[in-house]
Formats: sequence, structure tokens, C-alpha cells
Amino acid sequence: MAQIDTGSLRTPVRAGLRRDEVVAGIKDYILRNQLRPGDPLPTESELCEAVGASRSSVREAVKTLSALDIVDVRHGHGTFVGRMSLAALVESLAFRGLLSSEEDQRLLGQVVDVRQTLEQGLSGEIIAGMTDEHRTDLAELAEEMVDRAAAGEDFLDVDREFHLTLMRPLGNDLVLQLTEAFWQVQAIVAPTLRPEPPEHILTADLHVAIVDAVKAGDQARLRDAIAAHYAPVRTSIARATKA
Amino acid sequence: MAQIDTGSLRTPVRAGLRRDEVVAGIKDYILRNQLRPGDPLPTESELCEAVGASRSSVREAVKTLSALDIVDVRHGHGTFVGRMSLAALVESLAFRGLLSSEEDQRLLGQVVDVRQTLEQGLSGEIIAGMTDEHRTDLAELAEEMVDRAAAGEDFLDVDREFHLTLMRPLGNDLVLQLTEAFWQVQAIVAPTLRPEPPEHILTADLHVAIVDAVKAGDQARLRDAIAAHYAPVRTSIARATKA
DNA sequence: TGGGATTTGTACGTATGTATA
DNA sequence: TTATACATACGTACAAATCCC
Repeated sequence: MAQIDTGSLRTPVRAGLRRDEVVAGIKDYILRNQLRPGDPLPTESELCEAVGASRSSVREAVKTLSALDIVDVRHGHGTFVGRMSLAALVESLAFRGLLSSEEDQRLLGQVVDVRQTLEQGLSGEIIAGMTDEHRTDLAELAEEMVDRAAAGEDFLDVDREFHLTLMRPLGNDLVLQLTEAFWQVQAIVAPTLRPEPPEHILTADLHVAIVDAVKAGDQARLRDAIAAHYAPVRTSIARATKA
Repeated sequence: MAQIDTGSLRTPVRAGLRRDEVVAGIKDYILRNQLRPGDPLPTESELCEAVGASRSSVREAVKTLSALDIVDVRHGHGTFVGRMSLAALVESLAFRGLLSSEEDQRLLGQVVDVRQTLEQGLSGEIIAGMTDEHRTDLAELAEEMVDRAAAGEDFLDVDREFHLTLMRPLGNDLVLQLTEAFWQVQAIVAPTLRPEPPEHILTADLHVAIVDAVKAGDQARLRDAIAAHYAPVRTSIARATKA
């Protein structure tokens, strides 16, 4: 129980805001009880008593933690420990990109830089960690892209899965989540300034080149293939900058 | 004004939750009016009318956006467009690391991987973009580390500034903010499992080596210096894993 | 210096929507 | 279907912080 001296009437000295105390209290509760993602938290009313705050304060605190995916609130069911995903990063970054058309170009370029740096910088470990299963998964995804491109369809979801699969051999959850987060940011922000015919066939081929490099186990070639993959995006951003 | 059809009594069909509607409404308001960070938003009561929701709902929505640093609320003053920093990323990631002692080791290792990958992968552009001012700044920071290490003091803040200064020549805000964010996560999570004598002198020397490589304009040497810089952290994480 | 106006923060009561058993 | 537990929403009143005159 996170009792906070509400018994003595008039405790005029109170460090910060009530809401922030409750936020700290809930975090504390999770840590002290060693809860894991998915574990249930006390109900709102219980939290009110425990921390000695009103429902309003508790609810606002929970909303703050909910936005960070530290807690997960299910209507009519209860409150649970969240999964602490990077959804908040996506929301925040993506919205920044939507603010103005200058900002969105800048951000897009920077996101592409980071994505390329990570994929290239980890290319050695990617090749080293690749299993046969990874390779076939990657090959099938590239094949799917080619097929859909030939049919004139888009393949955003396949592209996302491709870049995730590329990073999977690393066994690094954080890299995986960053990959997904930046991919999403790009997917959200890019359409706002691109009245451009999508070159699906070229894009698909560039992914095939990545697969080939991976299969060959050639790191230098993989780095080049990754650079080539991001080149069209860069030119389309540069083109938008001039316009 | 973001009027949302509250005029007709009984609008039984309401897509989602009231709060989420308000969240969308506020985002919309910012975008439609092309507001920039720091610009004022309508007061709570004005938002209530505009979106046709109660003050509680509006406040919860604002708290959600506030957690993402999309808005910035100042008690007794008003609500403003936020700076969309990566503070949410730090909070979320850092707390994940505090959950359990296994998680914190895993996360620390992954954070170090990402930091090293970014610094090494961008080493070429770092050297290319370095001005004399950057070099002297970096040299002074390393010097400060050496001095403090000799005096037996720690220099966390200097270390943070060093890695930011290293990335500054890139002119990439996102990289800069990620650098700061991951640095903070490491600074928060690392102490939870390190009852270890800090080797300040070694750490300072490793930073000096980075400065020397930068001054020499030698990318390969810089990459090595960066790897060497993170090596002690890795061993201390590995040591904790065994224990 | 001070006081009043504005704005956000907290508290409480009540009613409603939602999921589970 | 009913009952129960829970989150969601609304409204009001008051406290606290900030600003301006």
C-alpha cells in the first residue's frame, strides 16, 4: 500500500502535483510487486484509497501511463501492466512530421538516415546470425513483392515484414522495435508530400538484391544493396524539397 | 472551431471513446491552424465547447497528449503546443529496464548495441562534418573528463555532452535526440545492477582516444576507438549476467 | 506590493457503457 | 439473460498557480 499521509488534515506541504505522485505511486506498485506485462493492477477505486487521491487524479495519472504503454486499460475489465512498446515514440515522431511540410521533409530524411545506418551497421551481425529459415522467409517476402508489383498492387505490409525479418537474426528486441517504429513513422509521414507514381517494380527488385546479398553472405554487397534500396526514397525527398 | 455535431440531441452512434475523439480533435486543431511548438492552445473550457465534451474528458485527452509531449500544460498559465521530444521513449524504455534484473541486462546490452552502431555507422559523416569549433569543444570535454577523473570525481553530465557533441556535426536532429534518449536510458537503468567501482580514469582515456581519432580524420581509427569505448560497459553487463 | 482575473489542478457525486461470469 | 464489477463520462465546486494591472 502506497499510503501518502492524507490522514492528518492540512498537510499544506506537498512536493509536486497530486497526479505526478499517483504516477510515481503506480510505478512503484508495479516494481515493488514485481509485476510483468499483462498482470492486473488494482481497480481505480482501490488505487484511490491506496494512494489517498481522488478518482480524477488517479484517472489522469493512469491516462499518462497508458499513453506510454506502461499500463493498459481495458474498458469494463480492468487495468493491467502494459508492454512498454514504442508506440509512444511513433505517435510523437509522426505527429512532428505532420506539423509542416518543411518539417516532414527534414524528418523523413533523418528517419531514412537512421534506418539505413542501423541496417548497414548491423549487416555483419545480420549475415552471421542468419539461419536457413530466416533466409527462406526473406526470399519469400521479396518474391511476394515481385508478384504484387507485377500485378500492379502495393505491398506496404510486406515491406514492413521484410525489414523486420532482416533484423530478426540479431536477437535484439530493441532494434526490432526501433525498426518497426521508424518504418511506421515513415509510412505515416511520407504520403503527406508525395504525389508521385510509386515505382513498385523497382522497389521489389531492390529488395531482391538485398536477399541475394544475404544469401551470398557478402557483407559489402549487402551494405551496397541497402544503400541502393534507400536511394529512391532520398531522391523523392530531395525532389519534394525543391518543389 | 472544431465543432463536432453535439447539436442534435441523441447522437447514439459514436465511433470510439469520447477521450480519443478529443485527442483527435486537438491534433486536428493544431494541424489545421498550422501551430508550431510553443504556440498557445484554447483553454480547457473553450476546448470543451469546441469539441462538445465534458471537462474531464478534455483533461484526460490533454494528459494523453501531454505524456507524448505533443502539448505542454503549465499550471495556471495555459496549454501550448509541445516540442514532441523523445521524453516518452525514455520513460517507457527506462521503466521496462527497471521491471526485472534480467530485463535490465538485456535492455542495457541492446541499448549499447544501438548506440555503438549509430556512432560507428555515422563515423564517416561525423568526420566529414566536423568543424574546428566542434573539434575544440570535443577536446575540451575530454580534457574535463581527465581532470575530474584525476580528482576522483564522476562526470556523467560531461559524458552526455560529449556524445551529443560527437553527433552534432551531422546536423541530424533525430540522431541527436536518439543519442540523448539512449544515453538517458542507460544512465537510469545501469545503476540498478552495478555495485562496481567506476573506472573513471580508463573511461576518460577512452574518450580522449575518440577525440584523437576525430582530429586525425581517420575513420577506421574512430570506429575502433568507439568500439573500445563501449567495451568496458559490455564486460560489466556480462559480469552481471553471470552473477 | 497587492489584489483580482484567468487558467489549470483536485475532489466528489452520479449516471452510463462495457466486459465477464 | 441476468448480475456484478469495472471503466467511462458529465457536472459542479473549490484549490492552487500564474499573470497583469
